[in-house]
Amino acid sequence: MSIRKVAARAGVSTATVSRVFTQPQAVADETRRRVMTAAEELHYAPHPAASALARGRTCNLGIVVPDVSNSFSAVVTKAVDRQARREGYALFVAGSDEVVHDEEASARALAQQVDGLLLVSPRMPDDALLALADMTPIVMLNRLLDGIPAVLTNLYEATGHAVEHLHALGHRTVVYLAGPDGYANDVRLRGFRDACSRLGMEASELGPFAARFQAGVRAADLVLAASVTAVVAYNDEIAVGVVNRLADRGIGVPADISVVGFDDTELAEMVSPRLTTVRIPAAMAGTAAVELLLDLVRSRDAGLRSPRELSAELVVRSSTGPARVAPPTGQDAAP
Amino acid sequence: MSIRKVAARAGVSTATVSRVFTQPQAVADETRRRVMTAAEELHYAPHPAASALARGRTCNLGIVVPDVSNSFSAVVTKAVDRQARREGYALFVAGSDEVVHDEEASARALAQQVDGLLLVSPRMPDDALLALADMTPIVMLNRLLDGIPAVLTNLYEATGHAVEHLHALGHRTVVYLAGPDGYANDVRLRGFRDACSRLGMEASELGPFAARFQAGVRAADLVLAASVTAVVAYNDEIAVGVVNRLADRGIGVPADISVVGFDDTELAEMVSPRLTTVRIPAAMAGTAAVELLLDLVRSRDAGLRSPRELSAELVVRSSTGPARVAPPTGQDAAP
DNA sequence: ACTGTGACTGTAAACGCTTGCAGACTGCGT
DNA sequence: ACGCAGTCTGCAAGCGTTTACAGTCACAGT
Repeated sequence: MSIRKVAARAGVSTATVSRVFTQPQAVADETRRRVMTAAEELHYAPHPAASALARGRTCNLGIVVPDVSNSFSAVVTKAVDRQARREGYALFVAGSDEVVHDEEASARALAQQVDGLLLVSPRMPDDALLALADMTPIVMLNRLLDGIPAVLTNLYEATGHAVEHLHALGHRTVVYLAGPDGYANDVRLRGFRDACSRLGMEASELGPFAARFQAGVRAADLVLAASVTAVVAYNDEIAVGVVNRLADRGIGVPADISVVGFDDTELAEMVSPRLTTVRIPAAMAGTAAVELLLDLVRSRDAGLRSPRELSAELVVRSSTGPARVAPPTGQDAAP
Repeated sequence: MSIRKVAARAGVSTATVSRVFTQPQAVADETRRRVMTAAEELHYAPHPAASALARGRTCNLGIVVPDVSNSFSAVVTKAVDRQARREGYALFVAGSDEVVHDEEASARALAQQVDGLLLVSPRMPDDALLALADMTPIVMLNRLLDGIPAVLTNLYEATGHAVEHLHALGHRTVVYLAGPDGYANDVRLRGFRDACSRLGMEASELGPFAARFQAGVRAADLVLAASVTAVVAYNDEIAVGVVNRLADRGIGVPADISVVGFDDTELAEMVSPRLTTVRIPAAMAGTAAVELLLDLVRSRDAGLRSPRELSAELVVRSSTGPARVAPPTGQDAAP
């Protein structure tokens, strides 16, 4: 099963066999055919590790995400996987479980055996990122750092639209439920604050919460205590958690409180009321990231470009509606 | 950054450096320390491809799943990732998007650069699986084939429990919404049929449907046309799709129709009514699969064991309730 | 006839690490 | 004093490819 056997059987040198697999046009038709049949008869396939060693590239890409089972990460990963395979690369995946130390360790480990690395919402410190970037080409999703290419989603405007939407519905008090610290949260928060102050809305903030359903459930009671008529949640999962808990406490959405999420995951369409949410083109981001990364891999210059920005948009569904006259409180809740 | 530089700086041979990293106890303390400091000063880390080539093992595992972004796959993948990393392996992930050809191609591609491969609900033909098993150790999830180790979930009983549950609630006509063909669907179907005939229930079947929300939405109308009072869906996503569409048509769940799902994904708790579903221990399955696989990797004998079976259980929530006297039909639907 | 050109092919030196084997040394028992 | 076992270490031959370089050959141009 080694190249030598094939060479022997085809009556050529190993170099020729190698060329048949790496630059077929450089070898005479007749020879190529002989080699191919020999290879097939022996079920030969080039050994990736040997090839990687000799060429200095692995034809592998890596992605590290905060949480493999999170819907947003999963969609990104899926798109990345597709695009990577399409380009002839296999994909390593590592989840950090939101733990900075694991994230860095995973990234470093992968860095050695990939041609490029994709970091989704990395939480590690700047210098760790720069150190990584020295080892292998990297591109980031949802993080901004000078000198490292990234694809970002421009949430600022869409977040503003969400707030405007609430304002237009008569809401005047609104709370933002923060997610894990990081770029993604910052940009939402900035958009939220600016829009609120521009519109003269009373804005408050709670959190940070883990980007999960249960955290949203917990958040709901804090929301009620905060006397607001509207909630902007870090992501759909938190938003759905809030809605669920509010329903359990007899608070109607959107009758009593309006709720907005982020991401527009599949979930948003599945729950009732269907979730008003800011759509983030996750799949597109994944695809774009791979393209950017491969540009980098193939020639080290692409990093100079400014980060690629994708735009988000508010998707209005049924979890937002006209504000009640007075904000509901725990007292409204059914027993 | 190669082993030679480190060896030179530490004043030892490359063999010693290598040993420091692979069998530290075989090298004298003093020497080991010298090597370690030299390595650190040079930021040295062993080159994985070179090591893989020399040792014949990569310390990589691979998993191929039908759909990376599917919640069930994602949970399995997450568990596998955790466990693999814990054991010192990195993980390749490939999604087949449910197309057999891609599945096989991905699997073959990965097979060459991993020490072992995990196939989740593989759809490729038996002989393709056996061919793969010849290339590298593999273990399957949700598929049974003589000679290939697998971890399965014993859904037969739990499916029976689901049907019994419906029967006890007074349901006499029930439809099963089939998922994609394969082991997973077969075992549900078998459990469903047997339980229905045992209990004397009128059983029908629809499908197959893709294992997705939208397919469930589509299925709902077929369900209504089928005049049943209860539905057992292939998975939670389909179930939720059904519930949603029924709600849109003014049919209450569980007031008019009861719905049971499979998997107990996070989704089941997030929707309303909360979904009655058969819990499949996805994370546990992933972990178990990795352990089985690593047994295989470390000594080729573990394959002889019979498949490891995990047990599933019915989780009763709010999407099932007492049967109406007569099954609802499209006529009941609100305009 | 001779040279230059192009198209193929082969030779052999990497790529960076692992490991069987053997040598060097130490300390011990006799 | 000698041999033996045990502990470390180094030598060097791989592991399976790739690729720079050089060689061969056919053919066209002069």
